[in-house]
Formats: sequence, C-alpha cells, structure tokens
Amino acid sequence: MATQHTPQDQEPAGRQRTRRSPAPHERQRDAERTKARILDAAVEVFSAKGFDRARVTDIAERAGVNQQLISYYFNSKEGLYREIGRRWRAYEAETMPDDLDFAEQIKHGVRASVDPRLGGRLLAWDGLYDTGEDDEEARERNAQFQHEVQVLRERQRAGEIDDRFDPAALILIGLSAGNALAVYPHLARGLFDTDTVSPELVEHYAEQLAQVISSLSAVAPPRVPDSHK
Amino acid sequence: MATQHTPQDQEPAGRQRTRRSPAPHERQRDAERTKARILDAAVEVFSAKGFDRARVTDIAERAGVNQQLISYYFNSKEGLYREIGRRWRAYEAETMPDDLDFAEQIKHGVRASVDPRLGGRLLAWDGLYDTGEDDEEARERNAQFQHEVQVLRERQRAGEIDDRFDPAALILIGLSAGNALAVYPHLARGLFDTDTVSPELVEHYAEQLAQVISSLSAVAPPRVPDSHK
DNA sequence: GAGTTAATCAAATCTCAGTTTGATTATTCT
DNA sequence: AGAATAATCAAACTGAGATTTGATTAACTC
Repeated sequence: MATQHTPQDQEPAGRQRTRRSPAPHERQRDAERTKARILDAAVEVFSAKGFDRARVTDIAERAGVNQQLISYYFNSKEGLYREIGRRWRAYEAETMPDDLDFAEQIKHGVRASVDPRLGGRLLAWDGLYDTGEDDEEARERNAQFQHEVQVLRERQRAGEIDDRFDPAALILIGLSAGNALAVYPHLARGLFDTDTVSPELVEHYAEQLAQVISSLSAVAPPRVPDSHK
Repeated sequence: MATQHTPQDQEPAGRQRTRRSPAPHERQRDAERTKARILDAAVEVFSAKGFDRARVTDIAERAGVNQQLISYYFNSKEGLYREIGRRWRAYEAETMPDDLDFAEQIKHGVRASVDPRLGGRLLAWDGLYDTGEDDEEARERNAQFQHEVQVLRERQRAGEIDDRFDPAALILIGLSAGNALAVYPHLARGLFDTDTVSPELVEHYAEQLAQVISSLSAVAPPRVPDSHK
C-alpha cells in the first residue's frame, strides 16, 4: 500500500491547470507537465512493445523523469496502462470524423494505425490479452461500438453501402484490415517485398483497402450462402 | 550453458520414431511422446497468452510432464517457441488447400483462427513483437507469402478476382480480417452484442467476409485514386 | 544381469523488473 | 521569512519465473 501521499484524481473536471499562482513560466516541478510526459512516452512504449515487454524504466527515460514517478502518479504500471486506455477512448469518441464516408474513414484508420504516437496497436494488444471479463472498460467500449454499428446501419439505409451486409461484420473487417500494417508488419514486408513499411506503402495499402470497401456499394450478386456444392 | 547432455536435432529426417526395439507399447519414458505433448500444450498456451504471459510451468502441467523437460528438450522457453513456429510454417505450407477459391480459403482461415489447437493468434503475436530483423524465419515466411502472391495473381488473370487489385494487399486484407475474431474478441463481443464468440458467430462472420471477398470479382468501377477533392 | 545411457524429477539458484522506502528540494501558504 | 506540502529522486526490497544442479530410475546394450 502506498504510504506516500499520492495525489489521485485531482483537477475536478473543469478547472484551470495552473493551480493558484501562475508562477515562473518555467517551473522545474510541475505535476501536470510530468504526468503528460509520462503518458506520451507510455503510449509509444506500450504500443510498440505491449504491456509485458514495456519497461517502466524505458518509459521514465523517454519522459525524462524518475522512474518512481510512475508509481507516484499512476500507482503502478498497470494503472498507467489503464489511464492510457481511458484517454484513448475519450479521444476516439470525440475526434471520430462523422462526415467522411466509410471508405474514407478506413483510410484514416490505416494512417493512424502506423503512427506510433497514436497507439493503434493497443487495440490488438488488448484483444490478444483479453480474458472475456466484463468490466467498466468493456462496457464503455461496447457502447462506443454499438454506436458505430448504428451509424453504419443508417448509411446502409442511405444507400452508401449494400445493406445485405451485417454492419457489425463490416466494421470488424474494416478495422482489422485497417490495422493490418501495424499488427502484421512482418507479413507486410514479405508480401510487398520491401524491408520496411514505408509511408508510400501505407498510402498504397490504404488506397487498396478503401477500394475494396467502396466496391461494396455497387455490390455483386450476393451468392446464396451455403447450400451449393 | 547446458551441462546436461541435451539431445538436440535427433531423428535425421526420414526415420522411424521407435528407435530400436518396439518395446512394450506402453513405455513410461518416451522422448518423442513427451516432446509432442509439450509442443501441443505449448501451442495452446503461447497462442492464448502470448510469449511473455505464457508460463513454462503451465505448459509443463498441461503436457503432464516435469517443467525441467522443456529446457531439456528445447533449451529454453524461447527455443520451444521457435520450434513451434517452424512446425507451424511447415504445416501451413503442406496443408494449404490450393483447390478452393479465394473466398472459400478465407472462410477456412476464419474457422482455423479460433481453434485453440491451431494457434492462429501466433501470427498476430509475432507481428506485434516483430522487430524488423531479417533472420532465417523471416526469409522462410517471406518466400511462403511471395508464393501466395503469385498464386493469387494467376487467379486474377484467370478472372476469379478483379486484377486491378494488388494481390499482396488482398492477401493482407483477407488474412487480417480472417483473424479478426481471434485477435479482437473484445471488439467482436461488443459489435455483435454477445458475451462470447460462439461457433455460430464464427460461421456468420466467415460468411460475411467471404461475401465481401466474392464481391471483388464483379467489381465496381475503380474510382480513380486521389486527384479528386 | 551388469553397466551405460537417456529420460525424468524436485529443489536450489539467479536475474530481471516493478514497487517501496526514505531522503531531498521546490513551491506555496500565512 | 518560516512552516507545510507537493514533486522529485536514488537506492533498497521483493517476488515471480526461467534456468541449473544434482539426484533417481527406466530402458537399452552386450
């Protein structure tokens, strides 16, 4: 149990960061600043290495702070990881561009997936580590995805995409394929015969995937499932 | 360094397992048998938990053997992991059904991905853990995927799939989407609003994905990439 | 059937990495 | 200014878990 007086959920939602006096704009100690630095470093490291291989020392170094501050501000490595998840979900929820068409959204997804600062790989790590338990995070995520399903369903009604497809399936397909360069970089290198996943490759792949998705609007005759052969 | 006389690459390719005398068909000690048991257990555990979270004790327990035998037969946890990779690649190479059409192959992939004995998730673990180095395993894998690309290209020529698509991209899309239920079970539960990835869900998803792929044969007008808007 | 080798096991060891402890200042409050 | 509190750090602690060590005995050879 932490004997040191940890802070824990400060800043009651809507208040100014600079707590009381503005103070020399170059403080050497600033809780918010260091927390932010730790979080930024953590996203990159967790995303790149996954929870288990991520080293607390590594995160601290990149953040330029003492390792102990991670325990101090986030209780533990796991606490830090959860915090990242929370922030990411909030970020996603508010920045998801609703005006683009499905194919275009997925292109965005491909680009985002390979940005180390955005941690698109975290989704895959979480899925692989998943144990099936139904905690708060899970409910939050479910609500979010249920919403996505609704949005896509409306678009199907509007004719943007053939409505014989199950929207949930389409989202899963788009999302997983969109993440592919980030999740399977080794396969990508082999398939595209290159020794690195370059920005050009990212664009090319995004374009191809978008095209696949687009081809679902003017869809082919939906072959009767099963029953033949 | 192992001071105990470890075996290492025995059985020179094409020889009978029962080394010399058939012996009582119920031996209590049998190297091949225990190795096989360890490998089977290892696939399940590594696939489910990933390398880092897999516990050597756990594998040994499932295999019903003493933990130390893992070091004895495979040198280390990592040695065991590599061995699994080798075997899996060999297995894939020889059992890939070439007669099915692309969509049907992918359906197979979906089913295989959720079978814990087949370890489809290993591909995702490997990708996430990937460091970009070009070792023997990588070359082996690359060759295999290059071959897949060729096969698909021929099928495109044969008209099975629109040849304006990049075969490498299509394979990556099919493979990543095919693995989605195994890699993102948490999202799947949220999207399909269920609390478990049931066999019915697997079939449903496989069907949907196959349909998406099928719709690429009679493809929509390939909108000119970029340049507009 | 005696001796050698291979297979197996239980317990000791060792290392890595996250967390705690116990100072040491910067900041802020009065 | 002086006291109180918050932020920071370096070093010690600890636990988990893979690997080693050192027996023990089944199986095979001659």
